[in-house]
Amino acid sequence: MKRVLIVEDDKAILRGLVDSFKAEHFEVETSTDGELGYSIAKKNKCDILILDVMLPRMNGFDICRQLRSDGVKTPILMLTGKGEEIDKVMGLELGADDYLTKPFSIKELLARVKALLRRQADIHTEMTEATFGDVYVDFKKQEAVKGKRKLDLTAKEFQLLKYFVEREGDVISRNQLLDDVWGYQAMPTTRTVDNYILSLRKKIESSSAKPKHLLTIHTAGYKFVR
Amino acid sequence: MKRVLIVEDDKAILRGLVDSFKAEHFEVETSTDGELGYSIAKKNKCDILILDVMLPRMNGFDICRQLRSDGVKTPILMLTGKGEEIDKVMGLELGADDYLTKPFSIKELLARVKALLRRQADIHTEMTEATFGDVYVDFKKQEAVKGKRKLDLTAKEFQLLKYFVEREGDVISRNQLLDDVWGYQAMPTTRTVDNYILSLRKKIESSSAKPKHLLTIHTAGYKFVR
DNA sequence: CTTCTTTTTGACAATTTTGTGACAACGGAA
DNA sequence: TTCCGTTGTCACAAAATTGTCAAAAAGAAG
Repeated sequence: MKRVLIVEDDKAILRGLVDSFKAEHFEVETSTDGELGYSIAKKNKCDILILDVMLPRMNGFDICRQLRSDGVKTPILMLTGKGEEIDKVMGLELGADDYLTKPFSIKELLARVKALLRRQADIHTEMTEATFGDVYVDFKKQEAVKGKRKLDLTAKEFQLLKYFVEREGDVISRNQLLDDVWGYQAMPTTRTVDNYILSLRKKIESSSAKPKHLLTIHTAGYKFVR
Repeated sequence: MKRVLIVEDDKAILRGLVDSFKAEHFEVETSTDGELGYSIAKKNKCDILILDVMLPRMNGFDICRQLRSDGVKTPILMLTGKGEEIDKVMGLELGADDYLTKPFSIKELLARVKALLRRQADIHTEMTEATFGDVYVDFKKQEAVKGKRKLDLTAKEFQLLKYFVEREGDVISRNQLLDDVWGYQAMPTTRTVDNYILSLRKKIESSSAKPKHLLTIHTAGYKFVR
């Protein structure tokens, strides 16, 4: 059973939320106070956190930021009032995963919560090192060795390789790679991806023409196998 | 490829948007007129809809509300002028999924569009694997096995098979397949479908002449059974 | 400001997939 | 059975995608 913590000071809304989550078989924890909510969130592990922005004693933004800097990685969904600046909610500095503007539909909220949980479920354990074939990679130290020879990978090559290794076996499209590895502020051609694949292959594969690890899935993308 | 419909009457902005979306490999449809935009949105399936608020003949708010009451569930992102009331945009009655206030950055817009699409993708849980007879298919990994032999399906074959598996037991016409699997402005003839069926049968059936899973329904189409 | 490295782009060839047409085989109706 | 429209099958052409190289552009380091 999934645990949800709801921090919301409007009692009417809170009651509605609690009922809805219970109906969906969640275990529900609540707080109407910001600071208290924060300490519950920090202490008790819950699977998802619903945070109102306007709260007594400590607002939702601060709770969110604080939790993230405490290393809490629980998915957070923020509830913003109409006037509030939602732009900032999504930003990295804040660390919320989604937001909803009041008034919102409960159905939509539940849908988003489920989406977050699902995403959470296949969150990839951060890979710190990997071995495949005669290659050993340490992503933390940014070092790679093939056989007895040191490999000289660039930062982006490490990122890309890590992304693949963390998703071993899955087909990844070029566009997904551009979105996730390059990020949406850069928009290189999908051709760029091919070139990185090529150069990675030249380094980690014994024969770049007959790759054993970084495979091409024609018209779909690439996939990594150990 | 994702399809976006942009309804915006400012030609300069429109051009910028079109270029940016094309650069991101979207298929772009446009309208500068509200009423026309509405009917395009209603008729043509697109994956995401960008709506300006101020439009000739029918404003963005009304388009949005009307589409929702028509049962259209496409994600909608509204572009509001600075003075306009953003409160109303988000509300349930209206049914928009996100908004951006002019002037906005194209990058931000693209980022939000991608977020909406991703959220959308999360909502319909897609079938990720399937078993029938002695065949096992993993759509995410694009791998298929029959008995102990690996099957080598092309991307389109996977798509087609997935479409059938998700509609197990339903009779599907060739035209429906062309629309849904091949895409919106399906060029190919209905003959193409038969050929794909053939090649799928050769791969997944023990005897392509006596199919057990991909059945022909004469004059109607095909249907998949487990 | 140079020099070196990394990143991105563009061109072209190599490869794979996709679409088409011909013809045979088949199903159903008269 | 005979006929006509539908489907199965094959081989080939057209179209798209990917591999590869080299050079331009952008960044870092000195």
